[in-house]
Amino acid sequence: MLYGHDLTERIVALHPVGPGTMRVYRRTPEDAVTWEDERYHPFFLLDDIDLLKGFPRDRFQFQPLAGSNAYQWLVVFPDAGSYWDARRHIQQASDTQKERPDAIYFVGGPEQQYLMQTGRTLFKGMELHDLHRLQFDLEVYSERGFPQAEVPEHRIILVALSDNRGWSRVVGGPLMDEQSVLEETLELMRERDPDVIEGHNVFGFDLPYLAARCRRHGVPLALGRDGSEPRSFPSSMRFAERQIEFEAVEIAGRHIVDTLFQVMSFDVFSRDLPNYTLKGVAKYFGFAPEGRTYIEGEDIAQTWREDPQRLIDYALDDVIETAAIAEHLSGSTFYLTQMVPMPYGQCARSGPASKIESLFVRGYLHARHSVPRAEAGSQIVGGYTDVFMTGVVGPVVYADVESLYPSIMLNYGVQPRRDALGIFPRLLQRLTDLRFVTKRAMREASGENETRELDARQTAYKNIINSFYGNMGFGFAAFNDFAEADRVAATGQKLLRQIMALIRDRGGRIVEVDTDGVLFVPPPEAQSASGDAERAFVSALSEKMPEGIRIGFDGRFERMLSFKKKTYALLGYDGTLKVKGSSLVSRSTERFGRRFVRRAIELLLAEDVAALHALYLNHRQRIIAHDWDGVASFQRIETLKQPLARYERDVRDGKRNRPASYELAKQRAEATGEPVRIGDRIAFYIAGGGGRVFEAAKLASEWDPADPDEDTAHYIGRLDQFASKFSAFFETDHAFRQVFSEEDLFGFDARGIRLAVRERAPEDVTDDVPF
DNA sequence: AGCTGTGGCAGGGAGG
DNA sequence: CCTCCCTGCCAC
Repeated sequence: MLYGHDLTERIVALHPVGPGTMRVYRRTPEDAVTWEDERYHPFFLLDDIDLLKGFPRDRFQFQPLAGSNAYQWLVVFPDAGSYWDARRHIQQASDTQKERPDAIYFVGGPEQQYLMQTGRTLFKGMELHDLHRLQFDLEVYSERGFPQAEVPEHRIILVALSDNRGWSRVVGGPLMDEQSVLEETLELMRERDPDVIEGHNVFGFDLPYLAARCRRHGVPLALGRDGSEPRSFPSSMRFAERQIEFEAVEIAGRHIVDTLFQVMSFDVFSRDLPNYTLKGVAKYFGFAPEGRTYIEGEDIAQTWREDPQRLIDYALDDVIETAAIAEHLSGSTFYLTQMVPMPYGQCARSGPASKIESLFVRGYLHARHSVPRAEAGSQIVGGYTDVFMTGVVGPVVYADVESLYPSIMLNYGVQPRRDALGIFPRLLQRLTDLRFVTKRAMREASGENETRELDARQTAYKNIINSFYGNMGFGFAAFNDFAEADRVAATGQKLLRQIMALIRDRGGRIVEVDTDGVLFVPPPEAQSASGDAERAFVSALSEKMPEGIRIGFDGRFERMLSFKKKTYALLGYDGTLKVKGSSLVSRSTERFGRRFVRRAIELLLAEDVAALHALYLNHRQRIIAHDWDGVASFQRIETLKQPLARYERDVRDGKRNRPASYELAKQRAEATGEPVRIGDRIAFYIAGGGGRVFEAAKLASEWDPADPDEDTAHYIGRLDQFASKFSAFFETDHAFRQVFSEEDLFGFDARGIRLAVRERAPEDVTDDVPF
C-alpha cells in the first residue's frame, strides 16, 4: 500500500502542462534536473452518472466501482481541455441538482491525481539535503505604517537570497531602482533553479507583495521552471485551536515552504515559543548568527538612508536564519511526501485530515472500490481528566500509556464502519511497524546526520499515526465513524481508571490524571534517590495491562504544585520548573503577571512565605511607580479568529462581546492601512479613564514611557487577581490575605502561616465538586 | 478548495 | 453585585 522503495527514481517536482499531461522533474545523480511529459487522466468520483447528462458522450469514460458506498462512479476525461475545465463542467452539472451539493468527490489537484494513478511519490530514495532549497526575504521601504503594495513609495529595496549550496546574495542598493531589483532577483532565482523556495511568512507577505510590485512594473513574475507565473488561490490552515487564512501560491515545478507554518505546527506540540517572528524563533532554537544585526521594522527606512550596509547585513542574517529554521523543521514533512500522494509544497500547507484521506482514497481507487460519504453527527466522548490533590506535594512520578489511542485502535479491532476494504487497521499497523523499525535504526545509527534524518522519518510516521483517531471523529472525513471514535475514547478512560486503581492498591496517591497519563505520589518503598524504584513501580503497572497496552515512565519530580485540572507546576530534581495550564502560562496574559505567577510558584514550592510577601510588595510598588520594562511587560496579546465583517455582524446580533482586540485592530486599519486579517495578534494595554475594557484599551505601540498613561489601579487589580489564584494553597483565607496585601499596623509575620494540601479519594466523588 | 478531536480555565460584556 | 454565555488559549 505504501510505495517508494525504488531508489532509481528521484522525482523532485510535478506540474500539469496541458490536457492530461504532467511534467515530471527528476534530479539526476549528477545533480542536474531533467524533465519529461507523461500522460495522466483527470478523473472524478460521482455518486450518480446522470450528472453528466448532456455532456458530450465521447469526451469521458466511466467505470462503476465495487461496493455500496456513496461515490460509485469513476469518471475519466482523457482529453479534457484541462483538469480545471472538466472540473468546472461537472461542478455546473451538479449545481443544477441543488438538493445534492456533495454529489462529486473531488480527489484533489492534478498532481495529486497523477500520484494516485501511478502509485508514485516524490523524493524517492532522497534525503532532505539532496533537495536544492533557496531562501528569500524582502525588505520594503515605507516611511510610516505597514508596507502597502499599492502605495508607490512603499517599494522593495532589497531582496536577500541564499540556498543550501552555500550561495547567498543581496539584490539592491541605494542607486538601484525597484524594477531592476525585481528583474535581477527573478533572474537569480531562475538561474539557481531551486526545487524548494523557503521563507518566513512568504504566503502572508513576501509573495503577495512581490507579485503586486511586479504587476506595477509590468515585470512578469516568471518563477516557474517552465517560465510560467505562479498560480494562487485562497486557502486556510489550522494549527490546533488557531486557524489562519492565506493566499496559497503554487509555482510550476517547485515547492513553496513557509517556515511560519512549520513553526506554528511545531508549537502545537511544544507550546514553548515566545512568539512566531523570525527573530524570536531563531533565538529560541539558537540559530541567530553571532553579532546578528537587528533593526526594528519602523527603523528600516531611516537605516536605509543613513547606513544601507547595515540593512544589507540584516537582510542576509534573515535568510540565514530562515534556512536554519527550515532545515530544522522540514524533515518530517519531507518524509511525509514519500508516503502520501501529495506534492511537498501541498504537504507543507495542509493538515493531517487531508493527508490521511488521500491514503484511503488511493487505496480504494487502486481496488476500484466505491468511496463513502462522510457521516453527519459528532463525537461525544473525550479524554478523562480529574485532579485529586491540590497544593504542594511530592515527590511525584508521571506514568503515561504509550501511544494510548493508536494502541487501543490496534488492539481492540477498531475500524470505521464504512471502511469496507479494511484499510484503516492495515495502514495503521504498517505505519506503526515502520516507525518501530525506524526508531530502532535511529538508536543504532552512528553520526549526527543519520540520526537526524531517521528522527525526522519516525516523527513523520508518528504524526500520521496520531491523526488516525482524530480523523474518525472529524465531520468532513469520508471515512469517519463517531461511534468508533467514542469507543476508542471510552476505552482510554477505562484503561486510565484501571491504572489509577492499580496505583492506589499499591499505596500510591493520585494527584492528577489527564487522558493518557497519571501524576502520582509513589508509596515510600517506590521512592529512591536513583529513580530505579520508581521505574520498577511503573514497569510493574505495565505488566498488569491488557495485551498491547504499555505504560511508560515519563519522568519523576521532586515537588509539584497542583492547582486545577490541566494546570500544575513540576519541579525536577535538576531544579528545572515546568508550568502547565492556560491560567498559569497563557501568552495572552501580561508578561509581568506571568513572571509574578512563575516566581510565586517557585517560592510556594520552596514554602518561602516571607519571600512571597516581599515579591507581592515589590510588584505592587513597581506598578505604582510605572517601573515597567517597556510596554511589553504589561500589554495583553490576543489573536483575531474571525473576519472583521463576521465579527461585526455577530456583535450587532448580540452573539458576542466586544473585546479590545477587534476594536483596536479596526482603529489600526484606519490609521495605518495595515489590513485586519485572521490570525493577526493585537497587543494592547488599559489606559486610565475607566469604562469598559474595550473603551479604555489602547494599542501597545501608543504607550509612551515618557508619559505613561496606563491605568495603575487596573494593573494593581490584575496583580491581585494573579495573587488570588494562590488562595487555595493556604490553610485559611486570612493567611492568604496576609501574604498578598500591604502590611497592616502590626507588620507582616510569616511565622505561623502554613500551606495546605487538600485531597479527596477518587471513589468519593463522581462529578466535579470544588474543594 | 480546504478543513483532526474533547476537556478545562479565565476574561469580560450584557443584562438581571 | 451576580449569572450567563461567548471567546481565546491551553492539555492531551
